[in-house]
Amino acid sequence: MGLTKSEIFTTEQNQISSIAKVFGHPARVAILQYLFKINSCICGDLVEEIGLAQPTISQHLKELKNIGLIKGNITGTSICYCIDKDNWTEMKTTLSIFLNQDLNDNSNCC
Amino acid sequence: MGLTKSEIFTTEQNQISSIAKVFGHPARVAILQYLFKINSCICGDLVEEIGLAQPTISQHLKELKNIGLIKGNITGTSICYCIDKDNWTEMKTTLSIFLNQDLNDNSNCC
DNA sequence: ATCTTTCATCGTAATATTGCAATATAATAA
DNA sequence: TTATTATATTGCAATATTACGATGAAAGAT
Repeated sequence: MGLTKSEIFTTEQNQISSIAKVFGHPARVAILQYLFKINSCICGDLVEEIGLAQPTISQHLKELKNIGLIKGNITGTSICYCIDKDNWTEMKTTLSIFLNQDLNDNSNCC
Repeated sequence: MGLTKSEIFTTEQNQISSIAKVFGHPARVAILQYLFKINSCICGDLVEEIGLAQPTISQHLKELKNIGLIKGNITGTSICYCIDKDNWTEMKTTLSIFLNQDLNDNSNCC
């Protein structure tokens, strides 16, 4: 069906998977890494840096912006993108709780 | 096209996005959370706990197993699943490096 | 040997994602 | 006003994902 049954999951589970989904494409990982390295850049820089067509990069930027991980600032004809610090930190906290769950001794099983 | 151009990205970028992709569905997040809580369980437990059909759960378990985050052990007619500790730790390291990149001061932009 | 239980696999329908060409929009430059 | 530049949006084709019914396989129970 291709349609996730979100309603049967907790808010936390949906939140975690939504964030992870955005990280689930190498282009978006590359964009974020570049933004960390370069601090801020415009769409055209990413098109050159990454090597995907402009509409494709624009689409990935939109998804990153939708979930709040980056923000854009209009400066003339171009748009300056950068990491949204506060939201990045918040996202890290959410993921950390999930990733750092305590693991009981499961040597009796696998 | 629906086809990711993996070849234009670094191994690290593809690795990070592959892991994140697996976390990108609430059912798989729920399965992992349950395994952390319960230590180990069989497929049928997850079908009841989560409320998706058995083939669907089985499919999600397969993806988690493929990337190495869980492992299964045949015990009679059922299969005991649990977190793969070593791989979970390794995965956490990979994600941590990405999530904890240093953020320069970007107050000049956004 | 036959039934039951448990899980995987197959096949398929519905929806989502990825990527890009073409086009639209919006600000600046000439 | 008419380019030019930079990005967003639209439309579409190809592929991927999600979900489940039907079926298969394998171990244990009767």
